[in-house]
Amino acid sequence: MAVSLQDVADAAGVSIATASRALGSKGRVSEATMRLVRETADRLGYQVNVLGKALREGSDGVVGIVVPMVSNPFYASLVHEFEDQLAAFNLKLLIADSHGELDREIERLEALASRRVKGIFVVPAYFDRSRPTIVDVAQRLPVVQVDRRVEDDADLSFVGVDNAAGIDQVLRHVSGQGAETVAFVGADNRTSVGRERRQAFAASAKRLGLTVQKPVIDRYLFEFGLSAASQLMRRSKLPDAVIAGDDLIATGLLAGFVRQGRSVPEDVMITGFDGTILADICSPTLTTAQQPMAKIAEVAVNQLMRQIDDATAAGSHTRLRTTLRQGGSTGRQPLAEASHGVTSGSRQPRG
Amino acid sequence: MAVSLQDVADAAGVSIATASRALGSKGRVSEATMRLVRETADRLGYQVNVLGKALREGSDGVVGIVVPMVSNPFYASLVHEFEDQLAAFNLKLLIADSHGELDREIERLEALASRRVKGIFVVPAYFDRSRPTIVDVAQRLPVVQVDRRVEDDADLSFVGVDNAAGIDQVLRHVSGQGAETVAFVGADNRTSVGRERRQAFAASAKRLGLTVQKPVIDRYLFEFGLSAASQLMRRSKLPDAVIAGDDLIATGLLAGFVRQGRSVPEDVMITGFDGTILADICSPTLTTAQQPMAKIAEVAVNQLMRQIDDATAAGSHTRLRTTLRQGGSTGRQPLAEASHGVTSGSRQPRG
DNA sequence: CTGAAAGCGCTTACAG
DNA sequence: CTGAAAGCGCTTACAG
Repeated sequence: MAVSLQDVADAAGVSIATASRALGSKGRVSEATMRLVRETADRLGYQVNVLGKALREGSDGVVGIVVPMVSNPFYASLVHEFEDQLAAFNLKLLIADSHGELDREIERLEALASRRVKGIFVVPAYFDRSRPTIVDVAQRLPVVQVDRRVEDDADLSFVGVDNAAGIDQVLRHVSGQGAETVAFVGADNRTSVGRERRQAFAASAKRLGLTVQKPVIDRYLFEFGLSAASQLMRRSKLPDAVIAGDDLIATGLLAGFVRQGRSVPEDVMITGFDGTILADICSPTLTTAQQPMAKIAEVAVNQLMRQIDDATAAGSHTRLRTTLRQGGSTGRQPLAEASHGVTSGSRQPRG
Repeated sequence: MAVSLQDVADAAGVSIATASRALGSKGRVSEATMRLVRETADRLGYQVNVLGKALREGSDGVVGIVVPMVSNPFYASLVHEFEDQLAAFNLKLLIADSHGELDREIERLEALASRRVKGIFVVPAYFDRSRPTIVDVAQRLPVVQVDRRVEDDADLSFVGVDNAAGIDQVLRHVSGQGAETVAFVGADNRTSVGRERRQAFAASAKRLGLTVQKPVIDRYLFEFGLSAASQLMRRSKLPDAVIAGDDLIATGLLAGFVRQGRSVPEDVMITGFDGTILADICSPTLTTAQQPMAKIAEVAVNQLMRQIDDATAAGSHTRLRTTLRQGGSTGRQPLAEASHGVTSGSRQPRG
């Protein structure tokens, strides 16, 4: 078996208490014993058993995150940034995938709670149905909602972007590019993000005096964008610009139009939302509302730490700003030089 | 504080031992006590403290995975599949990101080992330099290498694809499409995958009687593909087909060529490797060697379970097959209908 | 500065 | 079937 603290203490000829102190930072130990114990520990290859330590201290250094689907590039980037930020606090990240399904989400949240993680980040699957479990879990341990929120969440924390402002950015942009008729292709009211972006589109288009076509609504899937393109092409007139609910839908729309012989942006402009690597990869590149992934993770982690340190800390809601990331899908073809990894959030090594 | 087993036992008027038996599945308890205890537990909202259980049993239900970068779509999909497979065994997944850096990889592996996870999946950052730590950790707990391996790993387990066969598939395909001159754009010898695909290219091209241009070698990055396209265009003659080391490089090449006015596949064919969502999103869509992500996860998880159940289980090496996934980048434009989510590994909800 | 002891929450032989 | 007790590995008041 692995060597325990007791083994080290025995080998060093001190008590387990002294060994613990010598290895930890708390409590005073003489220089000599400290050196002795540490050397012995090294020699024996001792590694603290986090489980024992965790039981004693009430929790281990683990934080959980529940996302709808890790394989979605947006959430993959987010997870990446969270892992990074948490490492600075010496915290590990337990990942759970809800598949966007309520049952799985509940199961995952309960599992994380019962293993006494220090806290949980959650991207709620539903605006309404996800609420009960999240509220329940939040009473037992620190919880911070990320990207999406549930209804009546004044007591809960949340970190995400200002979706209304983001939609307004892309809409203003296409308007400036000459678009007069616009259509929204996005997701349903199941999630807060779906609601917010859809409502923002209606409000913002009105404000800008744009003519609005009937929206096409379903889910955040590449395949949906593809079929939405077909639906739009069956209409008597294609809008000048299509505002997509996220990059996945936008790239689906792009592929759909191009495959059926339409040109983007000449026949129709397209914008996305999120600023994932997908926006770089399609051609033309995608104009999109860039989310500050690293910043979201940073703010969320800091908020969680606050709640961990102070269980009575009030919930806080933070809305960060998206930035307009221009691509070829709305007219301006980027120079080949200018596009070298300038805007994309994180690099993507893999070898 | 949370309610403990002791609280439940007290409330039910039984000993903690009986309470434990009533709630667990081991040991015999009378129907009546069992019902009583369970009702009491429910009433009090009791949830087992996994930490106490873990300390007693030597390990908690957590498995770790160390990947070079979660935000790479290939690894994001892999993580997704692993999370799925592990859920069937009631195991949680702790995710660690090495950034492809040795120091971070070592740090993450040691951290996972010291917290007594049940086992570790690792995608080694280096073919040579990653070996010592992985071998060391593998002596302490079950380890399965995924996607990439280290040198001299006869004792270690590995699950990945047959890279030579995969490269041969795409090469045969472009040859069948009329390509005579080909070039490889891939990654260096730092990783096993980099080595294998590069060598496979040379061997396979020779076998097929193709003329080979000097390869361009760097890292698995979209940006590298972009610059590699520029490099290739500076040559006196563009090859008929460029075989990329992965989808990221392939999409970079594609974007690079298109931005500089070349047509794909008319001027040059391109193939990728992995079969990520990226292959669907670019246009033309990418012909690529599709990795069976779900199968990789399944085999790897089963192997790890075997090693967990039997510490003396021999290491096993499994090479799965890639399948040729045809896209427009090598000539055949897919029909719009045919492309509705047919080949892409997993769907990508997000809302 | 150092040691003996308690206790975090749980499970499982060991008796009865 | 049920209970008392030991022990997983650790840290930290409490004495000395």
